Amino acid sequence: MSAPAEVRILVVDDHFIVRMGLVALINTEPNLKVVGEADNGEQAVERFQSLRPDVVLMDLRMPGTSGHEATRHIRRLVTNARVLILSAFDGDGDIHAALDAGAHGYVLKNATGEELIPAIQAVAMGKRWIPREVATRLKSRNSYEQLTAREIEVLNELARGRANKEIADTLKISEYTAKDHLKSILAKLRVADRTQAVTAALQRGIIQL
Amino acid sequence: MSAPAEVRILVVDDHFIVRMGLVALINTEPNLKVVGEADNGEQAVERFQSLRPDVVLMDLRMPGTSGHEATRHIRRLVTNARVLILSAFDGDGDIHAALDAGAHGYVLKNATGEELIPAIQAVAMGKRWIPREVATRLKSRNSYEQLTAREIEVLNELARGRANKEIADTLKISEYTAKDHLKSILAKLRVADRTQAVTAALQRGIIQL
DNA sequence: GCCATCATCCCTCATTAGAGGGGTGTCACA
DNA sequence: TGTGACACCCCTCTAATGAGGGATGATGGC
Repeated sequence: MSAPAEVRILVVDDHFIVRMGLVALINTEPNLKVVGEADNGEQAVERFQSLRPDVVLMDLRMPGTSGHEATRHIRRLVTNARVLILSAFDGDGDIHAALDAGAHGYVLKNATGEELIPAIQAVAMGKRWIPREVATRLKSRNSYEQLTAREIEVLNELARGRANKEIADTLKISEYTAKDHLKSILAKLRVADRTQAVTAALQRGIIQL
Repeated sequence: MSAPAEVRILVVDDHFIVRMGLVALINTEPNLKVVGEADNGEQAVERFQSLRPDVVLMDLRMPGTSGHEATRHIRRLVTNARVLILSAFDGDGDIHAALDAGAHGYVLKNATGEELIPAIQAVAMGKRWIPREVATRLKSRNSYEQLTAREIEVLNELARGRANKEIADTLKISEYTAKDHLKSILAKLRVADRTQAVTAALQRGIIQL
């Protein structure tokens, strides 16, 4: 795979200011060009279909359809679509979910131009791009066990401050089972109680408020 | 107070991309000019002293010295210094703390250029600028009682997953007192348990993770 | 001087949470 | 045809939690 003479880029972020910054930065590079913008996940998918950019620069956390979902959707539409995630968060849940969704790279929002431009160029050529600090996160994550879908459901109820009995009711299971899921959550996240479970899960990007 | 022929602006944000966007946006206005940038609170205070800008565009949540502290510091240096807060968060704790620190305005980061430019112009003229959505937050906040300094200390311990006994030890008070503070926190935030207290406090910007 | 607020301490008591065990059925995969 | 992972259910027991009281000293405004 070689670099196209001109790399056409779709910028996706819910913040106008961030899009403005990305456009300004990208347009300083002769072979990079922003061909479109989107401020949410659905719009990103639409614009991708009509514009067919070479690279999508995608924010993760957005109101409505998240960057994860949009990335997954785009990759389903075009198998070799190239998505570079640009996220403010270095929680390993976010990172892993993004790579799972089929992103080619993950760059933190505090990146400078010197870090971001090479990332775009690399992804445009079909390469993967994971900065060292992000890769470290990925490794550290492996030392934590993966939560099951059911456990994440329980975790979300925990974050809403639900008691075990209430969780049992909403999930239509017995309180015993709810407590069982909680037990494995505590064990997997290596924390002592439900409050720590919630803050740990927030920090790792497993759940959002 | 009238608008200076040229408004000199100091841009403070820990994200390079955001600063880039702000500079790009501001430089489209003939009478606005970015004269300096800072990526943290201490640097903001330094640059303010050496550059003496007409307006400081300040991010709130930054590693190290926060925007609140930097704003307070700058206002102590120059009584009529003009600070416009630019924050991604609409938690009422953040908003109130910013205005307490002496900020002239508060604009959300999802603001477009049409919203941000008038805000800068207004603050440059010494006016206050609070968008309607932010003002609504402020009002709704008044329906919640103010937490005391000690309660916020306890809240921070809660967020770290500390048990009542541990909180009592670190704050060097009896467990009874720790429980008392917890009781008033629950009452003031109108929640039922410690986990809800933590998530509510996070959402309202009273504490950060 | 008085009243309000805050921080502190104390006690009781019902409920919840968390740790420890036991077990069943299902489904995939080797 | 095991074997492992998962979701589910059940029981016990201790410690933690939260609600309800009562109480003191310091501080600061009015």
